[in-house]
Amino acid sequence: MYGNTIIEIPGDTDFDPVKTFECGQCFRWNADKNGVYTGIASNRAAKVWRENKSVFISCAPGDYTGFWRNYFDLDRDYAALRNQLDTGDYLKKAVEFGTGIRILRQDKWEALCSFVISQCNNIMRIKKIIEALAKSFGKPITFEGQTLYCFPEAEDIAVLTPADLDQIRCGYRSEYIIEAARAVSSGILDLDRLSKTGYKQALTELKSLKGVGEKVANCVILYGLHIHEAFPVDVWMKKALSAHFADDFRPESFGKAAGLAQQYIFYYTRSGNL
DNA sequence: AAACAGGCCTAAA
DNA sequence: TTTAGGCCTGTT
Repeated sequence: MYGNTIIEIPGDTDFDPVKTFECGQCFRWNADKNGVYTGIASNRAAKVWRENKSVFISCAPGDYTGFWRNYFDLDRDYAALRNQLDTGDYLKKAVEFGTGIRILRQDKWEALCSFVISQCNNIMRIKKIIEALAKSFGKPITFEGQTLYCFPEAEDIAVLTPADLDQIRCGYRSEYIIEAARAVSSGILDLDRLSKTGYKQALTELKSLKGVGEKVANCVILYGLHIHEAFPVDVWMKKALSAHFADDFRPESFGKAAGLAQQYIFYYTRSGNL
């Protein structure tokens, strides 16, 4: 089946593809020399780009309303969320800088696996490892003339041994990946259920996995379970928080805008604005 | 060459 | 409850 449809999302400053893909929340969107992003999620591929004031999405017929609209979180009112964050000069600047970021509604297992891989790694290597994982164990699909590889299912990883993962060069994370895959595929860890049990419960259960600590768990909760109270704190966030927030700052004070606030602050800091 | 990269685990106070 | 060292690997 070929002949993709192109969807135009007009005049929406709340969706900036570059910021959304480059703010560190995802690893499988890559731009070509024209700034057109190709990505793959939940066994579907798409191209996304900005042209004048619009964002365009090229995808299989039906996939926009059936999938990408939700993936890009297009039904959430980001302006309303930002209104909860106009406190303090620093945060205002970060918010202004990051406006256009959308928190992607990523696949739960993919988020878990990806952020286990992310620990103590730089983004380039994270991407390389994930691509190798997909190429080695994921299903190939053809999209607009190129072959892309789906993220492997938990079931496909659960049957492997650490030695099988040597080829993807993920180092000591291999046993973490396999344990997580087994927990998910066996049903011991039910990510769909966790997305409904609330932040605290999700945090506790995710952290029970070997190789999943506070930071990785919060990434999984935000990007995979779509619970916006999550507030991942990595080394960059620690720097930003200690430089610009009171010692007794608590992310809960941001409520359901906490996850987005974190993303604005992280992106602002990583872009050289500590 | 040595240090570091979007942490986490374990052991030890 | 907090802290130090070690961990795979690739890059600078």
